[in-house]
Formats: sequence, structure tokens, C-alpha cells
Amino acid sequence: MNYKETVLTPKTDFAMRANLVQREPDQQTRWAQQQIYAQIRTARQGRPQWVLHDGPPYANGDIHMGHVLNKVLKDIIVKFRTMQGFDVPYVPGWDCHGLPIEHKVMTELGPRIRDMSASQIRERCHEHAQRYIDIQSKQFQRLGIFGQFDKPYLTMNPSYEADVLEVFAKLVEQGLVYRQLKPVHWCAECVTSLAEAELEYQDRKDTSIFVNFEVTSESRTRLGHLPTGATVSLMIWTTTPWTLPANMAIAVHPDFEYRLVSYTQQDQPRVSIIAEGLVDYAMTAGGITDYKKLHSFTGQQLAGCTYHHAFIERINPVVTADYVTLRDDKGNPAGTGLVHTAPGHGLEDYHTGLQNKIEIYSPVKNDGTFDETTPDWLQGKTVWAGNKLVCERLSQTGHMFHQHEFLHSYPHCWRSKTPTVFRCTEQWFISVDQALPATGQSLRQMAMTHVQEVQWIPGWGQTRIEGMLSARPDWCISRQRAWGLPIPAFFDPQGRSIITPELVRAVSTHFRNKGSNSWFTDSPEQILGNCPLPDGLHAQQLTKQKDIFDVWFESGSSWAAVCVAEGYQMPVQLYLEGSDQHRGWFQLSLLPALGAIYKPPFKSVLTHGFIVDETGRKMSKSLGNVVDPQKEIDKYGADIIRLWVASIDYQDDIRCSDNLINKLSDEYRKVRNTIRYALGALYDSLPNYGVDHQFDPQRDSVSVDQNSIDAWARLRLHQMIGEVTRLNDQYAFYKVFKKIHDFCNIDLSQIYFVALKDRLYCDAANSRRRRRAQTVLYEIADHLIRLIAPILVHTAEEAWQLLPGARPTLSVHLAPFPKPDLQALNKTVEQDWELILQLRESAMQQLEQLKRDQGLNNPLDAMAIYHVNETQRDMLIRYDDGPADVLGVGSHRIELTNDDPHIVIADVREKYQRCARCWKRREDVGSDPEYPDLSRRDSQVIRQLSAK
RNA sequence: GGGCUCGUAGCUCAGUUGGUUAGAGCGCGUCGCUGAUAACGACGAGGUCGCAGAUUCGAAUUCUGCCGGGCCCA
Repeated sequence: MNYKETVLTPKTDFAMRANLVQREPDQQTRWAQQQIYAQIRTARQGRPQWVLHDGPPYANGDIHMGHVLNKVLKDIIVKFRTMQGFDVPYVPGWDCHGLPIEHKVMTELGPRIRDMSASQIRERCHEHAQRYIDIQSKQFQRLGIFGQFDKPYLTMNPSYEADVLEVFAKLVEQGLVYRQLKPVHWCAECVTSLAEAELEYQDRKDTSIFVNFEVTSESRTRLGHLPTGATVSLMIWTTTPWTLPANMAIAVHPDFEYRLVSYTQQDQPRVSIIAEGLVDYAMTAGGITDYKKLHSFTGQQLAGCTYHHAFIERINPVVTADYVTLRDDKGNPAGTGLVHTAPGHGLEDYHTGLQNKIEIYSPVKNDGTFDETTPDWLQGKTVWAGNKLVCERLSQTGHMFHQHEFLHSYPHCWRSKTPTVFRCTEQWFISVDQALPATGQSLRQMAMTHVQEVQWIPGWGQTRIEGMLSARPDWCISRQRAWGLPIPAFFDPQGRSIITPELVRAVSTHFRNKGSNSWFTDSPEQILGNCPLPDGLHAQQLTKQKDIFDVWFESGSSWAAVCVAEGYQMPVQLYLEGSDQHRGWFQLSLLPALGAIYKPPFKSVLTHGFIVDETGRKMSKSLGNVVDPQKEIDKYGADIIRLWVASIDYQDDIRCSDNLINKLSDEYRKVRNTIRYALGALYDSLPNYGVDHQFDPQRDSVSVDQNSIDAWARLRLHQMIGEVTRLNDQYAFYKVFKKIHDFCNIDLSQIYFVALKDRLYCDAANSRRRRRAQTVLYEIADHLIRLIAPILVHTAEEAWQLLPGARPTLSVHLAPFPKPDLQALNKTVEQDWELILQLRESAMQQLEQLKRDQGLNNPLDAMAIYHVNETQRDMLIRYDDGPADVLGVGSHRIELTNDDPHIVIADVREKYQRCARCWKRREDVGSDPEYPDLSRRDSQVIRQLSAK
């Protein structure tokens, strides 16, 4: 008789080969047909809401691994919380405005742009953004992400724009919005301001000069120690002589030591003040070999001194600044340690100016010429001509210590290719230090208080954002660009800025109906309607200002335009982005929200690190170490990519390469095959005996005897469910998957499945022992599939559809997340198996030894002898064949001992005959005369089968 | 240069309030099974815990400095 045909081997349609690359798109098509996201929304209606608000990626370019990491983490959370029974909407969004798109469109258009209106350029930008939204949307959905992809939020949608203006109106109402001068990169050729990204650095020849500014007599007295007879000067160094007319201060480092140096130049005795560390350098530069170091001061002591401007009637102060250095970028000595400060012509200088309440003076007009406040000999001249004129002047008056031409990298306009200048223009700001009438506190104060109520994960996020909030300047929200949301401000006939809450709201209403393009096509009367205006002004007297909002203000208002608009309870549960967003979206969402609704928009903020390559280096095109998600998906499938995301501790830097993703395939296969085996065992198939029965949990389940390894398997399953739930709650997905993997690998594959083989294969199909195993295997498969569902979304769905019996829900993603069965967590069972599994290790060693020494290759040819005490014996007896099955041996025996419990493995190849069906060597083989080559159990099974 | 942060086997991670010989899974090597078979099991080899000091009877763990990586600024 061919016993092979009588053995119940596993059978399932859940293939060993995942073939994800082909199978996943099919699954996604089915989900789309079922409208799975809409079904989930309907199913969870009325349940407690749990909102993860999506931060909008920029609508430009294909997605990269950073997007994958971010979106998959979000999707895992959304799917987990959904399975937990919460109502979890997920509305993806895109950041649509801004320079990169405008820049790209302008580059594509080239010279044609000169004939196009702002509104026409904006239409091109809109098309460009929409194109990439569609591309990225498809790419995100290919990852198995569920969400409202048919109606995402876009910062360029009219309703979104209108909501941003509503937020802005609140800030205006609270008196936080003001207008002030600020230096910007300026192209005199194009008569426009430029963003950092629009600058091209090219080498340029300029004059570098060392200049002496004479100390006032008051300061001479104050400092003391000054030699009489000689003029005493502060020596500064600059590479932009044309900015000297705007010199308003000299900055020194408070902790540096400054030295009086006496020397003779052009037969004049002179004394200059120079940083100690640069005295020799400066003197050498000026060709002075004979000089004497006199008294020294700290920078702190110099602060507060005053000096005469070299060629303008003006007395300026010495101030301190931390950024003063003695070295250039390359670490070479540079300058004098005293920094020429022109708040109108440099960003650092500007901040120093604000801090010290120095006038922000910028005497350069928008065509790059000096204005009428400058000396006669400069007025109307360009700054480039000014360079030479200033140097000549300084030489004439004896203020020039040294000058020389040199080559340096200087910013040029990307369009006109001409050198740019830094000049002041009027910009809109949001004050962070002005107290709000509504709360009596400034945004900064409110932010510092409220960040403590937010849960920052990891905890150092709080430290980081606190550092930024405490140091940040007022928020400059205006940009001089075309592609963005216009700042709804006007000029009156006198050129004064007009902005009121009512006016902003009137514009908001207009934009809601007609979109923000109407700013460029409609008149103030059309836009404002009958909105009341201040000072008896009429709309037709007004002209529209041309600034647009910083895009951060738009994305920073998404809590209003999305969460409030959708009716979510504020603050929402979670924001989740890369750690760079502490400065970005987190902070810039917090500030508008505090200004408008006086509370943060989020309860918790989770951050992840950045993707680096296999060796820990940052990814960049030039290094050629960039991983393309599309290629990886096409190669391995989305579930492997998702598993990669779930397998990393995303809070640090995240190493990524094709090789590292490839390694996940092995772990994936382990879990897949474990589920496959469980599903396969739920089928009773003996084709030659007419047995073709799928286990039906409703009909075939039996109770699980405490005294069985099945009870142990349930114990381990439910322990794991508890741990996985806890870890999911903590967003520790890499630990989640490790737990699941270890359970599959160790508890199931190594232990439980080995122990089950004999029963599953050789017991009668409907034996109680076998049904008990199937009952537990069904429970394991069912729960395991749900546990992996948030991560392996496609694989879980595939397996779910193949689960026998009536499925509780159409999709696994509609199913509830497993809850641990406390009844299963049985202490006695746990202790019993702790002993057995401890002895198992010794048994394995002995089997290995027997294999090597005696060629005992099949454990079924061995017998285990447990040497234990009486209590332990009673326990082992209760488990029937369990103690043998768990070792994979043919049989076992129990002997009493007073020693520590131990186990002995005996070779019984000589002693017992092998059962021809179950391959075990047992004492009872041949006990049935009719089947001399079978063990007792097998003979009974065969008799039963033959009777059919 | 500043703020925040990370650095334990080839990879991903455990290592509790400092306490034997630093663990797990994967991968790798060897072997077995051939009724989970492009699967499964067993055994084994891998680490000066980034480096250097300090504290201590004792440090992967505490402190200081340095080196290297990342994010954000300057």
C-alpha cells in the first residue's frame, strides 16, 4: 500500500512565490472597484475620530525614498488605527505654489515670458503643479496607501486659498502683521528681488579694502590708555566698498581681544584698533613692517564706543555680534576682527541693526543707483561705479589703510547674469513678540507654553523646537514673486499700505469664488465689493500690492483649510514628518494656529530621520547613491518596500540601498510561508480517498485542551498580540515586525509546526486532536493576517481572501485588530513549557551529536527519555505525546530522578521498527496483526480509510 | 562655528537602577530532511560595544574630550 496517499499534507492556493510585482496591481484594481477607502469611511462612521493630518509634499518631481518612508509610516498608522475601530480619515495634500515650480516654468518658457502676463505665467505653473500631483498620487497609491486621493487638498485650490486668508485676517485682527524694511538680493537689471535659488555664483574681480574709522573724542576718554598725538581708528575690512555709505556700525566679538597698534603710514603717526589675532596679518597686508602693539581691550570693552564715518557726517556705535570671526570660510586669516556693519545691505548686519535699534539705511534705488541722501559725488551713480569712487575718496582723505583687487565668488542673477546687490525693500512681517489682545501674550510666549502640552516623539523634538522658537526673528511672510497666494494689501493714493481684517476677509470671499488669479485680473472695486474701508477711502482709489505669501504660511494654515474645514476636532491627534520640519511645517503651523485659534493644531508630533546610503552618507545625485523607489517597487513589490519601512528604527538616520531592501525579501518569505503552512493545514485532502474538506471554523472548531501544546501556541499568540498592540501604540513598528517575525520563526516554524506535523499528517482527518490543532491554526492564521495587515497590505489581503469559512469582513482592512484573549495567558501552561523547551535545547545538541557520530539522520529514529521529579512527571504525562512531538522524535519515556531535570536522547534504530506511514520508530509498531508495518494509531487510521 | 541627534557582530536591533564568558533574528558556513521542497530543521563561525581619558573593586552602561554621520541654522 502506498501510504503517501493516505497522509494529509498541506494544501492551499496561497502560493509560496509571492509574485508581488504582478499580484499587487491586480489587488489594487480590485480595491479601486470596491472603493475600499469609501467603504472604510462608511464603516467607521460615528466611531471616535483619530486624525493624522498629512503634511503636503511639494508638487514637483517624482517621489523619492523620503516620501516613501513618510507616507508608508502614515499609512501603517492609519490602517492600524482604523482596524482598532477609530474613524481615521486620511486626506493627502500637496504644496503647489512657490519658487521651484515658477523657476522651472520660467526656464521652460525662456524669452517668451516677457510677453506673458502674471496671470498667464500662473496658469502654466498651475498646470505644472497639477501634472506632478497626478504623478505623485499614482506613485503613492502604488505603495498600497489608502486615502482620499480623488479629492486631495491642494494649496492652490480656491477654497484652500480663501481659508488661508481667513487665518491671515485673524492675525491682522490681533495686530501681529506689520510692514518693514528688510534687505533682499536684488537684481538692478531685472528690477526684482531674487530668492537664494535664483542666484548663480560666479567669479568676480572686486576691491578688498582696509579702512580706518576715527574714534570720537568721547570714546578716547572713555577707553583711556590711548596715546596722545596720533589719531586713533577702528580698522575694518570689506569686499564691497559701495556699501560703506550705508555703514551704520562696527561689530566686534565680545570675547575677542583687540589691540592698539601704532605705526607710521604716509609719514603720519597712526594708531589702529585690530583684533589681536589679526594684527600681524593686517600689517603685512598693508605693507607695514614697523609697528608696535600697545594696550589691549576686550570686544566687550570696545562696545558702546563711537566713531566718525569716513566721508559722511555721522557718528556710529561699536556693537557686539557673535558671528564676528578671524577666519574666512577656508580657515585662513581674514579681516580685522572689526566688521563693517550696513544693516541695509546684509542679512547679518540687518539683524544686528534690529537688535541694537540702529536705522536700517539703504540708500540704493531699485535701478541700482545711489539716492539723494548720499553725498553729491555718489548720487545717481551705480553701485559698481560707487566701488571705485568710494575707494578714491578714502585714499584722498587718508582713511584707506590698504586696498587690493581680488577674485571671489559673487552672486549673479540667474536670468540677466549680472551681479546682484543686497538692498532693503518693504516686506510684510508677522510679529512673534507683540502681545495678542486676545491672550495678553505674544506668539513666542504662547508657543513656549503650548509646546510643553504637545507630545513630541522622540522627546528631544521639544528641545529642538523650543530652541528654534526662542531664537527666531519675526516672520517675513512676503515674497516678490508671481506663483503664490497674493497678500491682500493695497496702497492708498499717498502710497501708504492698507490692510484690515475686513478687507482681508472680503478678498478671501472673492478668492473662494474666483480663485487667486482674480487678484491679477480684477480691479480693487471688483475684488472688495462693498467692503468698508478705513479713513473714508474708496476701493477705486486703491492699488493692489504685488507681494505673495511665503509658501510656509499657506502650508502652515493647512490645519484650518483642511482639519477645521473638514470638521475635525482641534487639535488633531498627529502630525508626522521628517525632523527638518521642526523648523518648517511644525513651527510654521503652530504659530498661525496660536494666532488664530490660540491653541496648537496637533496633540502629538512624530518625526523620522533622513535616508542615507548603505555607508551612512547622505543621498545625492552627484554621489550616485540615490535609491529610486519606482525601480525598487518594480523589482520587489510594494509590500517589500513597506516592510523595509516597518523594519527600521526611523528616528535616526535610515540606511537604504537596493541590497538592504533585498534582504527584507527573506524575512518576508518567512512570514509568508508561515501563513501558507497554517492555511495549508486547514485543508483535509486525500484525493484518492474522496476526502476534500476545508476546515470551517464555525463547524469544525473544538475546544482547546489546557494540556496541549496547542494551548501553549495560543498563549504565545496572545502574548504577542498584546505586545504588538502596545508597540503599535508607541509607533515602534520595527519592534512590531520583529515580534511578528520571531513568533513565526521561533514559536511557530521551529517549535509548534514541528510538534504538529505528526497529528496533522497522520491522524484521522476528523480526529479530535487534529481538529484541535486546526482550531488553533485557524486562530493563528486569522490573527496573524490581521497583525501584518497595516504593514503587508497586499499580502494580508491575499491571505485574508483565502482564509476558510465565512470571512467577517470583505477586506482585511475593514476587520478589527486582534485583541489578546486573557484566558489564553495561562501561567501553568507557560511554566510547563518553559521546562520542556529548556530541555529541548539539550535534546537538539544530542541529536546533532548522534547524527555526527552514529549517522542518526532522522529524529524519528530516536527516543527521548525525560529524567524529572514527580511533579514534573505528572505534568509531562498530562501532555500525552506532546513532549515527544515537540522534539520531533518518535517516542518518549519519563523516568524519575532526584537530580536536576535533564533529557537523554537514545538511538532506537536497532530496538524498534519504523512505522511505514508515520515514519516513527515506536514500541507499538506491529501491534495490529493486520498491519504489521504500522504503529497502533496509523493502523486505526488506515482501517477507517479502507472501510470507506 | 552653533542647536538637536546618532555611532553594540556583514545587516536590523536587545542590553533593565554600572555586576559572571555582551544577546536575538537575519545573512554566512556545515549538515540533515525530502509528506511546508525555489520550502523546512539542526549545529557552527562572527564583536578591542566609534576612539581616548576619568570615576569605580568592577563601565557597552556614568562623566569629559576627540573622531565620524545626519537634520536645522550661521
